[in-house]
This record gives sequence, C-alpha cells and structure tokens, in this order.
Amino acid sequence: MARRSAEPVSRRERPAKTALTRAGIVAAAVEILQAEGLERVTMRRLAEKLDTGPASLYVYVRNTDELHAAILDELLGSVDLAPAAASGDAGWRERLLQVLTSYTGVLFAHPSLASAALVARPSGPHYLALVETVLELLREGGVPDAQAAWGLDALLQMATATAAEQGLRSVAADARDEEERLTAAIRNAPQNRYPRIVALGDDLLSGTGPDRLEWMLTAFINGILRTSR
Amino acid sequence: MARRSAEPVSRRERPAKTALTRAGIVAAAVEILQAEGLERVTMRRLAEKLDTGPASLYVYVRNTDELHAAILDELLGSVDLAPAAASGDAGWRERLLQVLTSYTGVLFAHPSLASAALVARPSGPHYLALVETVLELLREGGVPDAQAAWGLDALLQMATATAAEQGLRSVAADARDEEERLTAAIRNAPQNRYPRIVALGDDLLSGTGPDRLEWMLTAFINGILRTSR
DNA sequence: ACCTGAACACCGTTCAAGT
DNA sequence: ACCTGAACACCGTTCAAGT
Repeated sequence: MARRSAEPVSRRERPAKTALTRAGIVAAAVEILQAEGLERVTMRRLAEKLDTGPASLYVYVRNTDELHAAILDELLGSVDLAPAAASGDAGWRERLLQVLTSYTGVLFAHPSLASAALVARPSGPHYLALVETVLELLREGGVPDAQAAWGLDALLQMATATAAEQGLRSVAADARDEEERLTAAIRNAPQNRYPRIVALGDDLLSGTGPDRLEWMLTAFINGILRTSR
Repeated sequence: MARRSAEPVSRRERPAKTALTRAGIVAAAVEILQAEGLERVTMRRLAEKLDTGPASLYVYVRNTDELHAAILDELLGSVDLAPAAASGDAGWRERLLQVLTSYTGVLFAHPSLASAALVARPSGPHYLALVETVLELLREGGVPDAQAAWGLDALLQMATATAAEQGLRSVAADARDEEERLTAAIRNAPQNRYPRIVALGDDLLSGTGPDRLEWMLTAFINGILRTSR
C-alpha cells in the first residue's frame, strides 16, 4: 500500500499535536504514570507520547527529578483538605489524622512516586496548601510555632515513607523478596545474640498498614506537643 | 609497540583476578561507592572493576537493589553501638540518641545510600545488631513491647530520611535547585492564602542538621512512651 | 555450578543547527 | 525563543554457549 503523503495518516494515528506547554507536559506525564507507573515516566517515553524528541522537553523541564516533583504536586491536588475546616465535628487531632491519611492515600495509589517524594520534595501550590492546612491544625491544637515548624516536616516525612514502603511491598516483586529476607532474618535470629528481636518477633513487622501509620502519627503528635526546642 | 601475548601486560595492568565471591563483590562495590558515589555502583561498572562481564555478577546478586542493600549492611558495621552498653554514664534516652546519631552519621557520609535505604531496607547482621540495640534501650526505658516494636521502625525511618534529605542538599546540584525553589515558594507565599506559612517563615527550613534530628527523635521517643496501641 | 560474550531494550542529557 | 535530529555516554538483565 503506497501512500502519497504521510500527513493524513499521521493525523489519524495520533491526536492532533498541540503546542508544548509545561502544563501539557506534566499532564501527559501523569497519564503515563497512571497507566504504566513512574518507571516508565522517562524523558524519552514522554517525548514519544507528545510526538516530539526528548530534547524538546528540556525547554520546560530542567531534568527528570524536577519532572517527578511536578507530577507529585499535580497529584497532591486530590488530597482532601476539607476535614481541616470542619471544626466542631471532631477534635483537631482527629482532623489532622484525616488530612494526613488522605495524603498517604494519594501516595499509596502511586507507590513509586512516594519513593521519589522522599528524595525530591515538591514546592508547588498543592504542596503549599497541604503544608498550610497541617500548620493551621497544629496551631488550633495549641502547638507552639517553633515545634510546629519542625514537626510538620517530620509528619509529612513519616506519612511519605510509610506509603513508599507499603506501596512497594504490594507492587514490586523485588520488594517482596526483600521483605521475605527480612522476615526470615527476624524469625531465624539466634536468641542469645538478638534476645529483644526474638522477644518481639513478628510484632516488629505486624500491622504495616493504616493502623501502624495512625499510631505513629498519633505518637509523634503527642511528642510534638510535649517537646520544646 | 607490538606484544606477543596480552597476558603479562594484563597481569601488570590490573590486580590479580581473584575468584568471584559475594563478599568480594560487595567489597568492590563499597570501594566504588566511596570513590565515585552510589550512582556509579552499577552492575557494569562493578563488573569492569572485577575484570569480568556484568552477567557474571548475577550468580551472586539477584539484582541492583539487592546489591545496594548488601552495601548498606556492610557500612552499618561501622555504627557505634558501644554507648548502649555503657549504662550508668548516661540515661537511656541520651544513649539511644547517641546510637541513632552514629547511624545517621554513617548515612550522612553516603547520602545517596540513605535514599536507597528508604526504599530497600537491609536485613543483614549489622542491621539486626542495630535493631537489637535500639530495642534493648527502649526496654531499659520502660517502653512497652508493643510500642517499641512499632516505634523502632519509625525511629530508624526518621533518621534515614533526614540523612537522605540533608545529604542530598550538600551534594547534588539538582537538590540545591529544588531547595531554592522551595525556599522561594515559602518566602513568596501570599499572606492571605498561606497565613501560617508566612507566620512561621524561614523557621520551616531552619536547622536542618543534627539539632533538628535530635529534636525530632526526642519528640518521637516522648510520644512512644505515652501512646499505647 | 559457575562464568561469559553478545545481544536486547532501553536510559538522560547536550549541542549544533534550524525555524 | 522554541524546537529538533543526532549523537554521546551510558544503563539492567537475559540467554545460549562454554568450562
């Protein structure tokens, strides 16, 4: 089948090629993330989706890490900040936990992104809105400013790290391997050398889901309240 | 310059090629880490150093992540666990902080490894020894077993995440960029939308070093003590 | 069982040249 | 200013074939 010109075919084969914009690039990146995971959100794959060469993306995005941070901020738009405002319905602690749980949930849906978030913190508007909300709840709870400033970071860090760990566990086969190695190591630990590990046993690895995170966050909030700088 | 045979030259050019072992592979990997950073600890670079092809390594190491975990456990051998045993000299809290600070110090020296540790937890003997020590100190402090089991993980996580963040800041130019973006975002946050962020200002990013970590750990230890499961 | 060469299927980033 | 083709300098992992 000969064709006289490639144009009409290429018009049919792919969506109309729109001008590149940062927003469009990030949106395409999110689509790839949803469909194929963060490992596939590469400059080359993204360029292919946008029907251009990878070099073109560097006009809008400094490098791959910045791209990942932009994707994360985009997704943080779906964190539910509403509980924070609903005062009266529940205490500030409970509402703070709700917000942080919503944040974790978003990361849970994209485990690989949670890992990236540990390294590359975002700085976009959605991230700032989350920070503002958490700070406001801490203020409502009477946490002194200095303690809130340092506590905020740790709270988000804990939530992010938990999502990364838990998420990987359920997805990557390699992470499963690693977990099994750790479980085996703990089960087989000789009692004379590791008495406390043996004493606590499986509880060290128990409840790795939301229960554990909620306890961790609660414990840390209690600590923030009582620990001055 | 012609040579009749490559053998004598190759004997001079590189160290005598010893048989591959897992220990030898990990040792070579640590050398590359020290000299060139974790980014350069690739299967190919490692094979080159060991004078073989990358495929040969897969007999001893399942994949790159497992290699990274093995390197980390190796380095954890230099964590100073001695303070834990020196009871009487200082309270258990202080000694726990000393151990965790030593752990952070090791990771600080290899920031990229700290990031890897957040994703790929090790399960080797040195890691188990660290876990055992922390658990024993928590027991000494009267922390109930259930709380120690879940608290342990969070303590190590906080120390690891802090090292990863702080370490990257001092090394990677990209991370510097990111920090600057975040600093700028916080400084330029409009007061009407983000009043708490503006109120706390630079304190949100202050003291990102050992002081901050010590406060975080102390706060969390206080929380562990008071928060039952 | 261990080791290897060669291949497969990818990467990020830069740069000179075009529009 | 924006966009591109082409190149540079790499990756992890597998597999058939050797010892």
